[in-house]
Amino acid sequence: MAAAQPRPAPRTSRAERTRAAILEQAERLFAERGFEATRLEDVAGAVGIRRASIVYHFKDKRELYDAVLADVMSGFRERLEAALAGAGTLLERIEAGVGAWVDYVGGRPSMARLLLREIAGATGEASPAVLAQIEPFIEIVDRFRHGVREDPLVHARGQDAVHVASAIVGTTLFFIAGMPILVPDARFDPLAPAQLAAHREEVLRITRHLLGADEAHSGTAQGASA
Amino acid sequence: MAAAQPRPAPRTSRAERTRAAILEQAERLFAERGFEATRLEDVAGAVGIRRASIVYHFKDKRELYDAVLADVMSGFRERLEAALAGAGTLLERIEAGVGAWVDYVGGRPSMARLLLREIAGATGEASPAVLAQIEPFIEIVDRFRHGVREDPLVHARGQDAVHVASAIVGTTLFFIAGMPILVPDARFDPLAPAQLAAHREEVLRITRHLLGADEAHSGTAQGASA
DNA sequence: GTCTATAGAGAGATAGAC
DNA sequence: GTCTATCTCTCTATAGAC
Repeated sequence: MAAAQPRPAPRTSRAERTRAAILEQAERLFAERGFEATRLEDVAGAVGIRRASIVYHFKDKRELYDAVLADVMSGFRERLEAALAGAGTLLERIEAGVGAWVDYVGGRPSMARLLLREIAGATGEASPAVLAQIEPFIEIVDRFRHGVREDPLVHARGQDAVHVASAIVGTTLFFIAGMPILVPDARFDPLAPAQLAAHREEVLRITRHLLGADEAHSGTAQGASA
Repeated sequence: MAAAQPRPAPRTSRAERTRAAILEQAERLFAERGFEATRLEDVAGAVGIRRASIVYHFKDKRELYDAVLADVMSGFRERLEAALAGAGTLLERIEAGVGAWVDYVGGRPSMARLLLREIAGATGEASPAVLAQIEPFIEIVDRFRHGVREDPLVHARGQDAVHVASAIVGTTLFFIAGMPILVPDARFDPLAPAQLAAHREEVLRITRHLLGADEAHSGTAQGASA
């Protein structure tokens, strides 16, 4: 009898589980320390295996890093596409996309740190692997850039879509990763649901403002009361 | 005769000039590549000296990095304090401070990259050296946080000063360092005077909006025409 | 699949000549 | 002050046993 067996019919093989665990710990460590400062030794230790075992699943350190980045970015891309493809006016879909962005980063703060590092290092041309991760998002921005110009609900003041995206992305990245620096004395946690909700509202407000859609049109327009 | 001498009476000694050159190149390389990935060999090469000579001026790699950070941060702190201490209403002084921020980072983009990396690595407690660089700015934010609440020109909606600061800092950091990623096909240069000016206006607009001082009060209130 | 053991390269730090 | 030469340590990657 296959009695006292925790996982009677595991959907995932042992290798798949190990691989996932490596990805998880590598994501955390690459995010916190950066590519160069992260030791494969530490990743292995966090997983509970030996360093050499990592190499069985990922050819080398760079391939592991690229896999981490691809995992994080593709996860977000799915959510973003879903949000943007939903029903509603252009403005409402953009707002849904912004919400998806804030929620995703809030639930996976490693992404914020990984992106911050990629941005900091983005001098000259990026590596092909990194570029491949960014391209889909450039395409998305481009797609909306045209729609915005002709939408009656928004009347952007010469604001380019990339400028708006820049404000949205930058504000959230700094909020998630940087706030603890600005409020060090505190037990301030930007990842707490209440804080995240407040931040999402703030980013949505900025978005509407920059798109020239300040009042009305904003789905569940909350009153500006304290 | 002390003829054909390029520098008749150099204000700075040779050591001082070498030290300054090391700082300059180290700032650039630390910003572009990060602390771990930067080789003292490369810094020395960029300066035109040998690696061992760096050690004469700076005890070790970490001390060099701390000196770079202190140099960048103290430079900005001076400008910021000057702007905030100027004449005018609270709102005008805050706007002057925001302008000083954008101008400083625009003229010294290394600061953006260094800050992005520090933020990304800001898990848990920062090193004493780094913390010492940040404290003055926390103090400045705190100072204004109270003033804002009571100022008749601004009526912030429960917006905390740190949230506003977060949006300002994040937006500019991403604009300076990250835009070239989002607009890769182009010869887009965020450091060009026209781009910087547009960005400054955008950040000021966000600032006023978040402070609840949208219309009027805004010094040279430009019309919202395309 | 995961391990032990080792090879090999690279970089920071130090000693001492000039 | 700046150099050459060297020491030492750490980390990646590989080979091969289990």
